[in-house]
Amino acid sequence: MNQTKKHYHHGDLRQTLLDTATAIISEGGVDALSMRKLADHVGVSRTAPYHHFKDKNALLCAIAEAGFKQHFEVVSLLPQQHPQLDKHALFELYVLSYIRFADSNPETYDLMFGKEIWKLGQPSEALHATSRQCFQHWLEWIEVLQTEKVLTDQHPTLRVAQASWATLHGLCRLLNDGIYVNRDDLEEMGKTAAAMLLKSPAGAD
Amino acid sequence: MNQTKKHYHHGDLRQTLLDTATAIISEGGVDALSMRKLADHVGVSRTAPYHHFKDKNALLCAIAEAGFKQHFEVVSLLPQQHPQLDKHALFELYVLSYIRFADSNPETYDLMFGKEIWKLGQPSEALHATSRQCFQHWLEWIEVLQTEKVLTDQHPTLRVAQASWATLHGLCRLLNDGIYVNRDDLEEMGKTAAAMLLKSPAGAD
DNA sequence: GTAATAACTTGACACTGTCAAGATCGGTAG
DNA sequence: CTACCGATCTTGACAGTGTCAAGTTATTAC
Repeated sequence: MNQTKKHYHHGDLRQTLLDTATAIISEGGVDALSMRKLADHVGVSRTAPYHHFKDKNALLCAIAEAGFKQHFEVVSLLPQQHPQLDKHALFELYVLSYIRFADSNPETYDLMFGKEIWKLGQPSEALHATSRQCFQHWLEWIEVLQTEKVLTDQHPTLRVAQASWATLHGLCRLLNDGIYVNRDDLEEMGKTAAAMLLKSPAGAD
Repeated sequence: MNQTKKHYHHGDLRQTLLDTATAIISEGGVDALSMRKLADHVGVSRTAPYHHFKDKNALLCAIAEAGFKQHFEVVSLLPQQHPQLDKHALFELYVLSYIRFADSNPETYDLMFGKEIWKLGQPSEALHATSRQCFQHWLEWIEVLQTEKVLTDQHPTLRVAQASWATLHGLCRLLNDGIYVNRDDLEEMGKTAAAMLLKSPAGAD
């Protein structure tokens, strides 16, 4: 009765809730997560979680935030991990990494960019900050690609960043939401998208 | 007591349900629609709707289907309505029309392309057919643009269609889901996206 | 007119999120 | 060591959800 047993005080409930909730969501989607089942699964009463998260929205925000951090870690390391690639190839890799993340963590992705939080619920301050940081990173990188003439510089950096991100996001959603079903085509779709966004190399016509 | 009164048989319940449900959704989103409130609003008992729609999913499918038809009507008429435009401009118009539709009917758009139906529920046969027709139309048009050298022909038509559609869809979702909030930038974002997807006109570099 | 059937209602069940009030424990002040 | 306090957890309750089963009523077919 030393650990994970029936103490009145769980001791580490907050983190346990986060972990279990993430697991449930990864397995069955956001809709598979109910506060009650979560509590049940962890072995506490229905309302115990409310002492660690204001409400369900707060829990979801915390999970989404972790997702952003994980995602940021992956993409922000790409350039220094592949110094041999030229900018075109690096952009493609970026695109593919993004898509792969969404594909391997579909439910987390849903939470990170879903209306559940951003429209219906309200994103926590922390979530706002973390996601902003991700977009900021993307924005800076787009700017670099513009000065290197790999992306168009005929339009403002912000617009190019929004439009290109929208492409990635759109691909992910179409697959994630079950509209496109052929996940096998994923890579090829990503490559096509990357190629279309990039300025055609001089003389490609 | 001849019309819209308290007959035991409503007489036109199916259509009334569709209309009312569409109205409720347009106003407060899919989540604002509950079978019980809908029935209440129409003035019938909780389970009356179930005699006209197998379940909530079936109702949503019917609404989504109507959305596809409405959307198809708009975009399929564009070419003949604007014969003076060149292909570049027409593509941009197409993009803008798509975005405007999603912007003016955000909740319907949600339903048409949301996981509510496609992933969690199951799309009706009719919905499948209608949406397929829409994509088919898009596909054929992309093919034309490829042969006219306005879009890249370095990649298969299907891939180009998927990638370009994903861009539109991504933009719509980012705005629709509350991730981008500046709806004023909508048109400009659409134009930037269109420009990036199109092959740069010869000599633009 | 009677029988079949379509349309509708009431009752019930198992869920959901979350509030209010009470129980129990761990740590600290005296 | 004791008394208390606040953090933590529990039980009870409420209003809401989708939908099934069984009963009621009106319309239609013969």
